[in-house]
Amino acid sequence: MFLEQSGNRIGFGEGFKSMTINLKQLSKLLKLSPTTVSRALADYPDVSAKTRARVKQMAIQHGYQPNPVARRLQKGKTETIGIVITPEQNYFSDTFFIDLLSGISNQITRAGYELILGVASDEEHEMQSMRRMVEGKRVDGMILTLIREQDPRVGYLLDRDFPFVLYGRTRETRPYAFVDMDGKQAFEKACTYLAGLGHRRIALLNGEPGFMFPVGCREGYESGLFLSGLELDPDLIREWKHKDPSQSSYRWTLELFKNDNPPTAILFQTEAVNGIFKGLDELNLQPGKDVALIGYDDLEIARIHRPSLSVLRPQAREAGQRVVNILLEVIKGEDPGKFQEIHQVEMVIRETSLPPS
Amino acid sequence: MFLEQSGNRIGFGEGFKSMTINLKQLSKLLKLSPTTVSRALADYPDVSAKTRARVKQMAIQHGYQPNPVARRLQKGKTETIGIVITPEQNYFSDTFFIDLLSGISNQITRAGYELILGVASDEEHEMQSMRRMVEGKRVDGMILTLIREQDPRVGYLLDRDFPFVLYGRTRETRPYAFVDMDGKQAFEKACTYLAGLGHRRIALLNGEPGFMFPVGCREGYESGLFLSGLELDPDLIREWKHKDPSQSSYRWTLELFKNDNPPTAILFQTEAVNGIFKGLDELNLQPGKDVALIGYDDLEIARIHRPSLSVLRPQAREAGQRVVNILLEVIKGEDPGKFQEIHQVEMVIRETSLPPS
DNA sequence: CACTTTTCCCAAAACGTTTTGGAAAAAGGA
DNA sequence: TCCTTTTTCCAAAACGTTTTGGGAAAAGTG
Repeated sequence: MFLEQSGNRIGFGEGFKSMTINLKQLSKLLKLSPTTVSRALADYPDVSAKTRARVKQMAIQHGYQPNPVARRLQKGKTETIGIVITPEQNYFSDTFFIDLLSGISNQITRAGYELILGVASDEEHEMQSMRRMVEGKRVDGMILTLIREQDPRVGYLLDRDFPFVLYGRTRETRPYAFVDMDGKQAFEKACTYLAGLGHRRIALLNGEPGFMFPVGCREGYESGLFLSGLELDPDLIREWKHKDPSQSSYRWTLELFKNDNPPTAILFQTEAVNGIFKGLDELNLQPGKDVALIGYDDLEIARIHRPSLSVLRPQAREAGQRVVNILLEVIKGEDPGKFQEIHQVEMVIRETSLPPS
Repeated sequence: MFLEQSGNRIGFGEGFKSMTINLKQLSKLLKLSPTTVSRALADYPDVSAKTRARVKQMAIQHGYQPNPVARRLQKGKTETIGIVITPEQNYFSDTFFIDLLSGISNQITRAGYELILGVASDEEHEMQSMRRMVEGKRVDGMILTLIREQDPRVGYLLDRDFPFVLYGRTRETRPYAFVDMDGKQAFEKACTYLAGLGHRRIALLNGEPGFMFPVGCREGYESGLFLSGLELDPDLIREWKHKDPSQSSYRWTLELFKNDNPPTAILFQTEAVNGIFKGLDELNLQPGKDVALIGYDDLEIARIHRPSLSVLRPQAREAGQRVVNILLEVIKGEDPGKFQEIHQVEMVIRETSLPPS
């Protein structure tokens, strides 16, 4: 079936032949004005139930879908939100990040929005990619991850009142919206748990300084020690690098056990577990038996390793969904300061959290 | 500096206050028509060098950037390309995929295009997400990864003449554009290399059947055996599952060595290496010493493990860039059949590819 | 019946670009 | 000088929606 239509330019004889119908064509078919058809589909009350039904039926029959580009122009919204990832900082190989992204994508699609992705190689390109999205009017809002203690992105967006939500937190006095995992509470919980088992020398292999997450981890660790009546020993704290988690954590593990009074337990981010296993292996220490281990993030390796790894498990997918829902509210004009969520993290006890031998 | 402008609706007193200038305002500032300004910026020859310079200078000064939504509507192009990933199939945790994505994103940005990302939980949602992009006129072209032997996405896109490029190949007689790694040649190379070292029992721990990549791996493996004058022993071939690479490859490793005449070398995808290490450890076999190993993909674990893992290294970033460049050509109307690239894969010899002991 | 209210529909404008099809001015040619 | 060509600019249309501001017809109301 073919529709003759004046204003309908047929393609150049190459490329994608659009077989889709547009509003004008649909309205002609229905012998109605484009206005009425548009309003019928949008469920405005000023179109009778009968014609509304007729319009919808015909729309479905012809597979009509409003052209999103035209809609965006008219509405003055891009119906798009942006995110920039920086693989160099390793973030990405974490399955937790995939869960986060999955939750984000899910909610975005449900809202009829689009997710555009930037991949940046470093901090500078990260900013550059974000600016392109914001200043190029390509998105209505931004999602930020892997937040630093001093994060220029947050200041940038606050300065121009551009909607955004952080997955994480930063040091910034102005109010902003965020969804964060309670790393502090998680590490406190893990630390007191280990202390409760009788561990007296608990080490922390923390993430890279400069980022916000390790700050909470350390606070929780210190608070856990305090609550358990244990002394803080700076010798038991080490920090690995994002650029190569395994290598650096391997080195720090060896160093940790050079101590006269070595730890009997280690808290860390699961991302660094390969280096720890390697180090312990080299020292002839059995994970779980000679040294108790609790990691943050329930990666695949934690489940399949023997002994299986006790972990702190953040609900990344749920967090991703919240981030999007909040961002949509902020885009609507809600006060970002109202949306500051800290999500609890559960602890999963497996085989590497035994009492000291 | 403030511009009074009739058609310029100031926001509702909430949300993002756009401080950006548009074409009409800019042209008024220059005392020129919007036409001329637009054409000056686009380097049309029918605007004098002098005014062109004046326009460009003013545009930079005011940070003018054409509204992409308006441009898309007029041009009839979305300037956007789509990709759908399916984390369930594990694909994602591979750093190689990040490299691919990085190359893709890079070229897309350079072309002034946008990358929109879909995250699907399974095959059905994958198709659904793609259809939303295509039928909703949200993208000009699609990039497909993780290709199956019979891949409904390819038929779908070919049927409606929609531009797309595969990273990989499928069984399809109609011509289509793809960039693929030469898995066959890679595995053949690795296999003959091991045979050259004196290995006579070489096993293949292959990817999941149904996908196209393992087909080439197996072909290369068989061809490598043949060229080396070795018999094919079906007992030395196993297939692991995408859903949990470690667990399944661990099982198959154990099974492989139940054989009366066990292998002295294993070819596999590096993704599965944790399971293999675990299996070998349990069997008291030392990787590299008792069993030679060559993996496909140069993941971090391959470099940091001791002994370090010999690998086949695909250039994912370069491939991603090619995929985009080709897709842009196809979108322009070039014949997709012209773009069928098979990229060579280099072999990196490290410590796990010694002669049999 | 005359008047008001409600129901239902639509023409026109707007969103911000790019493209089309000239037209005026300047330059060149005889 | 007069005609032709080139240079330089622009008004109007178009892309496909949604929103604005009515207006005609139908339904109540007294």
